[in-house]
Amino acid sequence: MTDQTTFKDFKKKALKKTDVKAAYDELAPAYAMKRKMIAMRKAKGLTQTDMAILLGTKKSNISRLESVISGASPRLATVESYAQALGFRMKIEFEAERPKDK
Amino acid sequence: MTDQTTFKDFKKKALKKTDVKAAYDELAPAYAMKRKMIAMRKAKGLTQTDMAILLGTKKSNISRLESVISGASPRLATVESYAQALGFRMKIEFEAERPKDK
DNA sequence: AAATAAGTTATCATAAAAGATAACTTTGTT
DNA sequence: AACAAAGTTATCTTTTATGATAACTTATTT
Repeated sequence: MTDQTTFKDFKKKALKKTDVKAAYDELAPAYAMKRKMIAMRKAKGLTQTDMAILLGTKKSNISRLESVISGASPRLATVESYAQALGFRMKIEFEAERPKDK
Repeated sequence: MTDQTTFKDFKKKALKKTDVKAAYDELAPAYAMKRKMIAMRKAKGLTQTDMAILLGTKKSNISRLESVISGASPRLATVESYAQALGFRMKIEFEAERPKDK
């Protein structure tokens, strides 16, 4: 049954990829932010468990927070404390949208 | 009773000011963001009622969202749709904290 | 390849934000 | 001064994020 297992895995990963892509296009700003967050954490050599301890929560919650797929929109305070725990300051900018060119 | 009224008003405003100051120091990033949001709205010549209609909500909620004093931390999605309704894109940045100099 | 660590996912409980309505205050206009 | 428009505040309801626990998958290490 090695074939089946392989196919199952393939399908699983394909779907995963599709979801990620959809989220990417739809939720671009949030996606970019989460990528940055993960990058910051890894740059400091910390695991999700480490972060959980720093923030006084559990690793599962960190995973969810960093998750791109989850449609959830975190609170500003949550992102801010995450950043601060890593020695970063959060900054929110607004840039004028380029007029959608046809 | 003109004196009492005056004093009451004075006290009221004094407290208000204190609260604002505290919020300012404590929640600096959120404060800066809200100031920007209000500025963007006014730049487009819109009232809170206008925004409420654009976002499908009520003016009281817009007031609360823009309120500096409210300790509340909005969701990213909320700020994002507010910005988008005004033709802006939200951008989250993280900058390394300067080592607290003593 | 077993064992351990890291990360994910699901579910439930709790806290907090957002929606609605209404009464109020401040600002602006005539 | 009277009126209207804009903004605020309080309260309640509904929705959603967050916390906690546990079972699971994926990656690392020995």
